[in-house]
Amino acid sequence: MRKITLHKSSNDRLRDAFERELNAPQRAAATAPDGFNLILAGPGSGKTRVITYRVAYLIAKGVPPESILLVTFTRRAAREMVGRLESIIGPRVAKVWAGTFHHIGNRLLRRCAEPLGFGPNFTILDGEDQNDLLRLAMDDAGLIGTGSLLPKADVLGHLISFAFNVRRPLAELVAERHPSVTEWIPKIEDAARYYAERKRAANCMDYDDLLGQWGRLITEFPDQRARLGRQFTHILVDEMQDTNLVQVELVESIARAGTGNLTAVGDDAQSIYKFRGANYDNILKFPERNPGAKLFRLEINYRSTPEIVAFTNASIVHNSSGFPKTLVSARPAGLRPVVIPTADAYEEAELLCQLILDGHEQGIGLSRMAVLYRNHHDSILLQAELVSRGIRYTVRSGLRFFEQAHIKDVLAFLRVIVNPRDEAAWRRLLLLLPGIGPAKAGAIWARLSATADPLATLATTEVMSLVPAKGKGYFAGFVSDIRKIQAARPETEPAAAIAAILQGGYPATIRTRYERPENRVADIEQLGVLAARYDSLERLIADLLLAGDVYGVDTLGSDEDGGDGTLVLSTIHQAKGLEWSRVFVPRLIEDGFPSARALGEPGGLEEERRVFYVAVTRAMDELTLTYPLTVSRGGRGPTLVTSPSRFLTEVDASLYERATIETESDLSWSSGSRT
DNA sequence: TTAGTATTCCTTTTT
DNA sequence: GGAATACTAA
Repeated sequence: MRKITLHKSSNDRLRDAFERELNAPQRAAATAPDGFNLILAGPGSGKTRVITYRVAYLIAKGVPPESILLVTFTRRAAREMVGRLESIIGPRVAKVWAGTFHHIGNRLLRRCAEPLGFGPNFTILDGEDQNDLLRLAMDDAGLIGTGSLLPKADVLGHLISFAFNVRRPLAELVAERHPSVTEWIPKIEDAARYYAERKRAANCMDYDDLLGQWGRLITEFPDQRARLGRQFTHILVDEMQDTNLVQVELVESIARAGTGNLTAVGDDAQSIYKFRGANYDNILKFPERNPGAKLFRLEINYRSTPEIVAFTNASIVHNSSGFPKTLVSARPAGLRPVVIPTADAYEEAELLCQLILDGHEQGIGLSRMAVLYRNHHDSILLQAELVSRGIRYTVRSGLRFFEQAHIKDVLAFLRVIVNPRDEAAWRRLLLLLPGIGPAKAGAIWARLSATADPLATLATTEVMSLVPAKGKGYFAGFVSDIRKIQAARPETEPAAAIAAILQGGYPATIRTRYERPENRVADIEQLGVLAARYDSLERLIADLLLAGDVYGVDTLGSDEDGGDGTLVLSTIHQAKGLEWSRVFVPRLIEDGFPSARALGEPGGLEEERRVFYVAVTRAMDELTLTYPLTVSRGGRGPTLVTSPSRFLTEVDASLYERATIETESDLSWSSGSRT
């Protein structure tokens, strides 16, 4: 084996850091010997720290950074991990293969798409594009315009994806979830096949293909499998509890094909992605699947006060499955969690605002507080109240930046340049033109797709003859816009392409089609700023889809004054892995959280309880749980009396404090031990 | 065939 | 209370 001598100083610094920054169990895990390792890391136990230090340790031992594969589950976790890693190993971080499963899949597939039947310039479909193509495929299969009870494209799309991710036949899932359409199953399977064909013809991959085609590379091409095994001598998987069968097979088969070094980190109590096919057994049975695997446990919680840890332990104990564990807080005593009922959802929003302002006055910066809710929808009332009180906040749920209609339009322009066979992008662009509806768009696409160079065909008289008279002027403008975008050398200068789009007819389209057109044009200008950091259009598009952030976070240029930042509103799912000094969890009512829907599914209640566990374990110092005593369904529906969530009532009452609101007009609240 | 209007559906969570 | 869908007029 080759020996690499590190700079003495940097090696010493690292050794110091290991002594100073890690406790004994953390150090043991971070420096575990090669082989299969499973690190069970409770909330706040330094999981990210251990995984990043392990990477640093491997590099210090002489493992080349480009031989390390570090996969995480969500974009946020990936970014967090890379940032932390950079602070330890510096610029070498750029060589480590770090990112989400889909991100890594994309990178790998770019260099070997050909044998799989795709071009290296394939484009990636988001959920909406998938639905568009799938609707066409359903039409191909004769599923449109029949009896009305068939699943819609988005429902079927979800079923196809779920079937893939849990490795079960589509027919079985359809029979199980939509028993009324059993006789249509053969046609539904046809539609799924046509969908796959359309994707291939359009040289497009959806999110699942980024995993599925990667998987084919491993199973169908032994040389590629061996190559990946050689390349990635050390694999680390974060959030193992959220991986599904497909994902775990990817990493485990690469590890087995190569050196057999795989470290998985996770916490079974925080498995909250069952709806996406996450397989609980991936972490529970890791030791069985990989005999000889070493197990490490991190059970000291550095994040939360003993009171908060006691509460969270008392909650998760109601789940019967999972590794038994009891977290121990390493922090001095603090305040017990507080439970506050409010008259209704409006009062709940007012209360949250007041508590947040109180916290602010006590010197807690807004960015050190967060409101975490089960459903994105739960934040709407609160947002209105925050706006009216002038509290600065950031939403981390809902539409992602690239999912907004105008951004998708701009991406469609770029996509047809990169991949002229991208049917979904072409249709989107054509439908923007006045006088062209689905039928004409289909006819034009049929003409374009029949030729070798759709971009050149666009400008022919033959295509123009398909456009109705009143649309011809607009269409000519569109053709010349495409020419100008091409002339801007977009492949290597994406920012120039976006500038060209803004100079063409598209801004006028925005003004006639969308609300708040000026904001949308400003968004596109922002996109141009982002694009200026890229020298490859293909990478820009892939990054937007695979690493882009939620609308309004950091993609949109936020004013960075303020000093103490903004309050965070987030779904619990998006909050995973993060922490705040004060955390508020609203709307803790039965039928809300846990949701009635989840209770109907096997394992649904335990999954919901894990979601609750993730929420409450985000709090460092203070945890506030609220619920409305009444809710009204819809806008003007009847007022219903609620009951508090079982996640509150099942915990021993001595572990939290109850507070009540004193008056309705003058919102002040009292409690036994405060003030 | 398109564009505008009425109506119905459904409301997790993410890549 | 909001978007996708179905219906109707041009």
